[in-house]
Amino acid sequence: MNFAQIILPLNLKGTFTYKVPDELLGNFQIGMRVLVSFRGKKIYTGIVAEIHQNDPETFVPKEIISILDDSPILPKEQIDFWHWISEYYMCNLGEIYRLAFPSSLKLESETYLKLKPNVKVDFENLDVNEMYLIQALEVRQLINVTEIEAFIPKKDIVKTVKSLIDLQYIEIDEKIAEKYKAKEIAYLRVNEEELAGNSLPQILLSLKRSPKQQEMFLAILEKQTENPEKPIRKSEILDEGNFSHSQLKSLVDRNLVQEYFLQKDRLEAYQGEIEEIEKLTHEQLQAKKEIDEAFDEGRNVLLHGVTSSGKTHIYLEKIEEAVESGKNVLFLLPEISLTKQIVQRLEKKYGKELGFYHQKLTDFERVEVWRRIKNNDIKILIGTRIALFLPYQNLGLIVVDEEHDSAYKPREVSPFFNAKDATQMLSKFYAANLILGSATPSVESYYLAKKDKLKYVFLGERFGKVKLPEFELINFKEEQDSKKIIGNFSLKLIDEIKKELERKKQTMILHNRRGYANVIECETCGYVNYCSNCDVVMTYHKYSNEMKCHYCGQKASKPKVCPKCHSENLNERGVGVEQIHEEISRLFPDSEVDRMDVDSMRKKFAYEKLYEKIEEGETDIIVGTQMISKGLDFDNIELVAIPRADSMLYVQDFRAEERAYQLITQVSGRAGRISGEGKVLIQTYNPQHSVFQLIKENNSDKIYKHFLEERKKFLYPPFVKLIMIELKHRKEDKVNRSAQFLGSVLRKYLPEECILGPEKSPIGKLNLMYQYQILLKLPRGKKYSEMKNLVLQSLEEFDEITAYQSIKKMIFVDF
DNA sequence: AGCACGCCGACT
DNA sequence: GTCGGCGTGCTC
Repeated sequence: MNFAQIILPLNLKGTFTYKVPDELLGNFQIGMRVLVSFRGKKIYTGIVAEIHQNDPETFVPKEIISILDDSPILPKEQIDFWHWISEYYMCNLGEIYRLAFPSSLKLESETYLKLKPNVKVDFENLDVNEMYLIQALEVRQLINVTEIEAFIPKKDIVKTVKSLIDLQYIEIDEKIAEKYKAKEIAYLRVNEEELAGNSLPQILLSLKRSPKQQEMFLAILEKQTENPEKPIRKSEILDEGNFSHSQLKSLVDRNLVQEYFLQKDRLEAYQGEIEEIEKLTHEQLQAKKEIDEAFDEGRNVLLHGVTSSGKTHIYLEKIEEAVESGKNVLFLLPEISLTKQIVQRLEKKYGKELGFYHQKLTDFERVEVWRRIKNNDIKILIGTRIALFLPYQNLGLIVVDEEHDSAYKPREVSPFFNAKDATQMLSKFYAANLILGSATPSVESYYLAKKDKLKYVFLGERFGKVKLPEFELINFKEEQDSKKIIGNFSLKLIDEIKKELERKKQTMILHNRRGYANVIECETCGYVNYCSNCDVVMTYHKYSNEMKCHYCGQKASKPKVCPKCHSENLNERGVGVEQIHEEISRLFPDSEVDRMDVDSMRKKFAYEKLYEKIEEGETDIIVGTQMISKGLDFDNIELVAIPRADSMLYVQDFRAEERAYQLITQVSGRAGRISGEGKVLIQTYNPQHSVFQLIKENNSDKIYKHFLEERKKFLYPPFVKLIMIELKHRKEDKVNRSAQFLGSVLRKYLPEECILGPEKSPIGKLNLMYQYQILLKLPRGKKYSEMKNLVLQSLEEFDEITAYQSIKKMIFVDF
C-alpha cells in the first residue's frame, strides 16, 4: 500500500496523507500535482511532497483522484526550499504553495471535467448522479466542479466524479496549460505568388479605384522589401498608415496580401543590435577577480559598491559568463520598476531568453513564464521575491540587487520571509553562486561579510573616477535663532537651490513623509483626528483635500470646525512632502517644481510621465519621498537637499538609523553622477548626531562599525535572533488575555531575558483589529534551534486553548 | 483557511 | 415562529 504526503493550498499545518491508488503508481513522483478531495466536497490541486508506505493509524486516508502532470512540475530543489522556508520562518507549506503557484496551476473546485473520447456508456449500471453528470457532459464538453453542484448534492460530487473516472467514462481536463495558449499575433505579408505572376504595375492598376488599398499594399511591400526577415505586424501597418480593417480585408480577399499568425510570447523580444559592454575599469576588474575567486571556493559574495560604481557592469559580466557556461540566472530586484539599466543590456543580447516574473503579471503571463522556465527556454529571469519559486532547472547564479531593501521582507503578506536571506538557501539547494549587491548593505550582511561568512567585495570609486558627492550639514536651530529661515528652509539652502537653477541644473528634495500635515489638531481642546479603524492619527492631504489613514487607507473629509468643541482654531502640525512642495513652489515661482510620492503617482503612467519630464530637463526641482531614491538616474542632478532630516531618525525602530543612512546615501547617489559636482545638504536640528556626522565623513567602515556597536550594546541583530509574535483580535480584552497567556507559556520554557512583552503593538489597533506583540531575542548559533523548538512548543500549547483559536497569530522571524 | 454546525437576538 | 450573527470544530 502506497501513501503520499500532499501539500494543499490551505493555511494548515503540515501535509496530508492520501492513499495512492495502484493504477496511478506507474508514474507517480514527488513534485507532481494531484487532484484530491478535502472535507468531503472540495477538490484541490495538491503537490506530492513525499511517497511512503506507512498506513496512518488514526484515520483512514482518502485516495488521490488523479495525477495532473506527466513529470514533476516542481523540482526537488524547490521542495527542499519550501520545507526550509516553512521551518525557518514558522509558516505553513500551504501558504508557500499559494504564493508560489499561479492560480491556474492550482485549480481547485474550478477544475474541469470532460467525457473521454469514444466511450460507450453503460447507463444501466449508473446511479442517478452519475447519469446526470454524463448527460451534462454530453451537452457541454467541459464542466467544472462548482457547476456540478447545481445538479448533484455537494457531498456526492467527489464520489460521483471518482466513480466515473474509475469507470473510464470521464477524465480531468488535463489541458490546463492549453487553456493558456500563448498569445497569437497577426502579421501580414504580400502574397509572393501573386507578385510573381503579375507585374507590380499590373497589381497597382487593379487597385487604382481603391487608393487606400493601393497605398496599404505599397506600405506592406516596402516594409517587406526593406527587411524580408522581419515579420510585419498587422497592428503596425494599420496604425502607421491609418488604414481600416475593411481596407485590409479587401486586400486579403483579393489574395494580394496574406494574414498569418505567429505564437508570440507576451513578453516582447528586443530586436536590435547589441552593444559591447564598456570595458571594466581597473577597480571593477579587481572586484570581478575577487568574485571569481570566491565562487571558486564556493562562497557567496557581498558586493558593496558605492552609488554609480558600476555594480551593474559586474553583474552583467557574471551573468553572461554563467549563461555561456550553460547555466541559468536569477536576478532579483526589490521592485520590478527598477529594471531599466540591467534590462536594456540583457534584452538586446538575450531577447527571448530573458524572462520577467513579478507581482504585477496577470495569471496568464505567470503561467507562461512557468512553462518557459520548465522548458528551459529562459536563461535569465529578472524578478521580484516571488520569482524565487519558479521551477528552475539549472540555476547557476543568483544576483540580489539592492539587497538592503525592505521590499524583500514585506510585513503585509504571509508567508513572512526575507527573500534576500532565503536566496542564500536557494543558492545552496541549487549549488548556485550568489551575489548580494548594494551601495548600502544591510548591517546584517555587512556583519556576515566581516565575519567571512560572505566574501566582501568593495567598490569605493564611482565609475570613471567621478567624485562622490559632498555632504554639508546645516544647523537648522542656529539658522532659526538668527531668523535666517523661510518656513522649512534656511536661507543658505534656498541660496544653494537658486545657484543650481541659474546653472540650469536639477535639484532633488527628499522629505520622507506623505501628505501635507501629519495631524490636524484643535487648539482649543486638543482634539486630533483618529482613524476609526486604527489607532493612528489621520494625515491631512491638501492636494486631495482629505484626511487619510496611511495604514488602512480610510479617507475622511477635512474637518472645518473641531468635531468635539466646535472651535474653528484648527492647527496643522507636522510637515509632509506636500507642504515642502508647496513651499518650494512659492519660493521659486518661475521654476518647474514636481512632486513624486505614492499619492501623486497613483494615476496611470504618472510615474513614466514625470520620469520623461525630468529626463527632458523640463523639471527643475523634484520634491519627493523615498521614492526618489530609487531608479532615477539622471545626469543633470547636482544638488540633493534634505530639509528635515531629523524626521527619519526619530522613528521607534532599531533600524531607524540604518534606514536613514541608507536613504540619505541612496538619494545622494543621484547627485553629480557624471560631473562629480554633486552636493548634499542636510538640514538638521542636531548636526552633532553621530549618524549625520558619519554620513558626512562618508567612511562606510566607520558607519557600520557604529551600527554594529549599537546593535551589540542593545542586543539586536546580528547579535541576537529576533522573533516577533503578533496577536490580533477584534476584542481588545481577548487579545490582551491571550497575549498574557502566551507570554506566561513562553516564560515557562525560555529564560526571562529572552522575552519582551507582551505589550500593545506600536499601532495598537489596525483595521479594527487590536494587536499585541511579544518580542523574542534569542541567542545565535546552536542554541537558537533548540530555543526555537521551545517557541514552537509554546505556540502549540497556546493553540490547545480553544477560546484562543479565533486569535490571529503572526510570526515574524528575523523581521 | 474555509466551511458546516450550533446556539442566541431582531424581524419578514 | 425564522434569519443570521459569529464561536467552535475539523479537515488526510
